[in-house]
Amino acid sequence: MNAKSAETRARILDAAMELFRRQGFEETTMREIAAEAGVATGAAYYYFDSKDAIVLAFYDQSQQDLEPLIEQALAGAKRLKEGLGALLEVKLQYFEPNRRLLGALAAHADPDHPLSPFGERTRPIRERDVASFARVLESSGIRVARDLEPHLPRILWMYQMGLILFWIYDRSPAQARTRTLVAKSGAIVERLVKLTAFPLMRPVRRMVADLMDTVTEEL
Amino acid sequence: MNAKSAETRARILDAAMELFRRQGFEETTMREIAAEAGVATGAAYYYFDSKDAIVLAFYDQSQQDLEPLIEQALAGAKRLKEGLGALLEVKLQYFEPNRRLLGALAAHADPDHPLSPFGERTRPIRERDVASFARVLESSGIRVARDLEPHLPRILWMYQMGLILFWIYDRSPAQARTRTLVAKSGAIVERLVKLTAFPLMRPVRRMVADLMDTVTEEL
DNA sequence: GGCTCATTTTGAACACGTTCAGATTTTTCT
DNA sequence: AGAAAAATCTGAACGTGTTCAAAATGAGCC
Repeated sequence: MNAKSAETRARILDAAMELFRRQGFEETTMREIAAEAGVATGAAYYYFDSKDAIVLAFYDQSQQDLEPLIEQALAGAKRLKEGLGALLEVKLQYFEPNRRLLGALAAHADPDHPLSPFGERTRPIRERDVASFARVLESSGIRVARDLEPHLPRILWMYQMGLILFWIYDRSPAQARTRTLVAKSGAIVERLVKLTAFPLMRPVRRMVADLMDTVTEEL
Repeated sequence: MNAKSAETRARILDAAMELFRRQGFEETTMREIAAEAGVATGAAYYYFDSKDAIVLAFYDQSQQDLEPLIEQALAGAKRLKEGLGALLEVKLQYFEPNRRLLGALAAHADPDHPLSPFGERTRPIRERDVASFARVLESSGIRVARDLEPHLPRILWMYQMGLILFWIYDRSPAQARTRTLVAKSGAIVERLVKLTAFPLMRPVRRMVADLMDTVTEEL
């Protein structure tokens, strides 16, 4: 029965997320998850390849949930720094209850690891995300030089990943430091992007474009 | 006996490093390490808090080994990009045989984790490292604006950490892509550092300085 | 040497993520 | 409906990092 199977899977995922929230990822046991979902330990492995894979399932789900929210955040022309801030704020608010859990994802910098934000497994998510930065850039009305244009969205995406990583481990109350960082760095980024239009910056632009080719090569 | 104890510790560390090199960190068992060192499993835990801690011990050791090599690399006034390249190259060559092992360190972005490059435990190493970038900067002869001066070495250190992370997971033959990246990004960094001296950049400089205060706050 | 105490070493035991041979349930086919 | 096949589920077992009570060894002292 297809529906019942899906329901069991959902029950395991829900149980896991509930426990992760309550007591953290490391502190939660696969046996606990299965028990909470009312199945045997092995059943959890029938639906998920690993404990990590549960987090990945949550991450997949989040991208679907976020799509309309991001759409809304992008609506209307805004200054670049506001567009970037809005995009990030949507994500931070969505992930707020599971902030620490994201650490389980962030821990895998190895592109070969299925959970890596830079890996093959997460490419579709990543590419859609990069595209949203292109739209922010577009609606900002800033004229971007031709040579930089293909690369800038991905640079902004990397910038955003850095901020999210900072946020995950931000121990200040209500992650106030991250909020400060978002505001301040947003202003800098906007300023720098505008500065790239100056003729003086042409060599830098070319160097950066060249650099990005190396970084993204077969990535 | 103090000397015998130190010898046992060294034997365990050596056995571990040998096995890590041969078959990788994850694939090596604490039981194997102990057996290779000729002790019982528990003995390894008498000398090291955890499997990770063995990597940390290697990392501590490496900083001692690297000091004279870095000293040498810094000798003589060079262009900034050459100084940066020399500094990085020394480290890459030293860590070459254990490149993948560093992934075990890089995996911990959480500053609370003892193995994190951003944590309290590794602060002394980090600060000494940041200082070496101040020296590279100095010997480059580039005049750095007052407001940026206290922050630039740390920014360069972060830049270097990014490169090392890229290198750890660089799957191109002989890590050729990293070498390309080092050369190209070095040129950009030098160019950007020089550009910061322009009066037009004063607002950006102030923003960056302000930003770095937020980032390094109680860190 | 014998006694005391700290240091070092042992190896069994624990909890964990994961696997797997088999039991049970559901679906498909006639 | 009944048999065969596929999907789902079970729980014991495996190998792992780690802990710990107890044994062995060493140091200091008389």
